[in-house]
Amino acid sequence: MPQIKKKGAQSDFFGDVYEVVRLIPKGRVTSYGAIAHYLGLKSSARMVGWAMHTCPKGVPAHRVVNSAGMLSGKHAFKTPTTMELLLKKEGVKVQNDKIQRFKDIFWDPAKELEL
DNA sequence: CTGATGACGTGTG
DNA sequence: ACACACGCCATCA
Repeated sequence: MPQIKKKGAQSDFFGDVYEVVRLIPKGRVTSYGAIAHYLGLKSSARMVGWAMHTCPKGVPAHRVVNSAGMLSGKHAFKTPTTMELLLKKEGVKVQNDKIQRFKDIFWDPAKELEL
């Protein structure tokens, strides 16, 4: 098949990811798997991470972490501390590159948006 | 067009 | 409980 991909035509999946991430309330966080599952790609959490890597401005990617609540993508920011700093600024307790009380501030799109 | 890579998640040993 | 391997889909070289 002739890879008929339009230049810069990111799949709607990406746009959807950005939309969900943008809807994350301040002081809350979610995981790649949750977003992937919400979009139907339950097993493709990797793609979510990739979407974050290519995240356009306006997308609080710092509110998205892995299932362990660890700031795995902090290296994608200008400085490795930007992500942690932003989270702390929003009231999220972060220590050792890990979100404290992660389970408590976890924001599940499939649940919150469905409500 | 093929191959390799990547902000992850889940299952098995 | 910890360590390793596979799956998943899109982008880059």
